[in-house]
Amino acid sequence: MSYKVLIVEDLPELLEAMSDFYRGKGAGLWEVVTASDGKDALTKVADNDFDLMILDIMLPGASGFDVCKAARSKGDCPIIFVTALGSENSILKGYETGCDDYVVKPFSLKQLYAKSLGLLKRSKKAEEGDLLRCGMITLNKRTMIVMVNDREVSINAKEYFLLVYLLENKDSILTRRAILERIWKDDLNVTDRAVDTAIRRLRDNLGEASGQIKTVIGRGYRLTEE
Amino acid sequence: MSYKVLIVEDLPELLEAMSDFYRGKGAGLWEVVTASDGKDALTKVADNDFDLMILDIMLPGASGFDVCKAARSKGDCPIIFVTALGSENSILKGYETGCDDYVVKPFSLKQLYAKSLGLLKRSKKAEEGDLLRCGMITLNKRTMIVMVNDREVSINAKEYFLLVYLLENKDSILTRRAILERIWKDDLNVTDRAVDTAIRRLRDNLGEASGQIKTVIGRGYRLTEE
DNA sequence: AGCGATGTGACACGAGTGTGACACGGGAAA
DNA sequence: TTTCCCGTGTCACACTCGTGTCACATCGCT
Repeated sequence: MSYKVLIVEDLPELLEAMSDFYRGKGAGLWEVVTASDGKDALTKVADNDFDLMILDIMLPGASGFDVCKAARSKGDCPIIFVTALGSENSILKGYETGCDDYVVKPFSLKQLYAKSLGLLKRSKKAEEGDLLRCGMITLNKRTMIVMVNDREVSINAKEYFLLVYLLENKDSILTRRAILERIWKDDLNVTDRAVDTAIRRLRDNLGEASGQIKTVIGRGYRLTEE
Repeated sequence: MSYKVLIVEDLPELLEAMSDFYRGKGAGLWEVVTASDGKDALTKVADNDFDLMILDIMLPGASGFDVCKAARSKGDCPIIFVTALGSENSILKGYETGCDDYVVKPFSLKQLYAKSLGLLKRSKKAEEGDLLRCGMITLNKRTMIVMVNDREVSINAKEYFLLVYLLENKDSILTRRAILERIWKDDLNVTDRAVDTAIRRLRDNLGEASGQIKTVIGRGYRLTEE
């Protein structure tokens, strides 16, 4: 089994150094595809399924961000940005666009490679664990991590289990009674309104995705893709 | 056991100072091989297996980069570049070529030596066993050595296995139950609170890195890069 | 408009966790 | 063997923080 990596970099020497490094590791562990300008990169992203991408940001043709966006709309393979020293804004923008990690020039190939392996392992794990998705919400039952638009949000225990219940029954209307029985289990001597409060706090923490929890008056709540 | 170091430098006085310095350290800790021009260096790289190389960039015959490349194609021993003041471009190119560290002339021999030891230790560790890293924490599963910011810390058995578990699942929230089943295995007749205590003692021993272990109330613990 | 249902803020209680101290037990040193 | 020490689990206490409830505002349906 080998991993397919796309390396995009316009400096010929650096591109060669990087691709040589990856090709040299393991016995054919990596299948390396390279591109030296944005247009070329976009074509290759469209035509292939990569396990990992390493993108320079400053590129002729199209920026690394554009390539990243194109890749994200297709799948969610891990992406590492390569950025020039001191361009913190780029890093920030990179994270917003949805990159997973970055290295700052000058960087050591070893360091880049270590990050590659790390990301790869993590994405493998994410595949294995059962993901619950709905609209902008992603919940990983194995890691118990909740993401909204690829940004992690922190929620409390009750809210977490409530969200799991909602996700497992998305589009269904869940009555307060049903929620109480599922989440509160043992101590059912709480008011129906406790559910309201839990829902409220969940909404608060979900931020932009709060609208996905709809109130169905007289019956309960339901989670939608909005 | 001794380490084999190649020092390449065309200034005779400096070359002598460096090699004397390394030879004087420890009782035969270093086996020093020297070269004063690129061609000589290339030959010696081809004929030997070094544990460390110190390369001047400006050389008659062939540049330090060429020597570095030759060395890289052969193995991956740590390399330190020696560069003249102000030539940042060289540094950049150095990292791209795959050097691990550099010093700028004029430099103190002590400083160079410190970097040497650091690199050596790191590369030794890296090749010996699988390293687990997260933030300032580095754990070597083979030697069972735990480092925080390159300083070794001593921890007990339970804490060690707990830390391994955390590192192998970094960013995941691990419930007390999961931890109990993994670490305590056989005798599950211990309280959940035993986990708390283990976590506390691990935190104590991790010192400055203690903050990387986050408490997730109602669910468990998780290790982050902070 | 009127009334029930839901959202929102504040507050208090209690579960969950950090921390120090202690006890038990096994292994090392004498 | 005895003695001591270190590792580890448990308990008690303090404190933080999650969470349910209440009161009031707002919304939505009839």
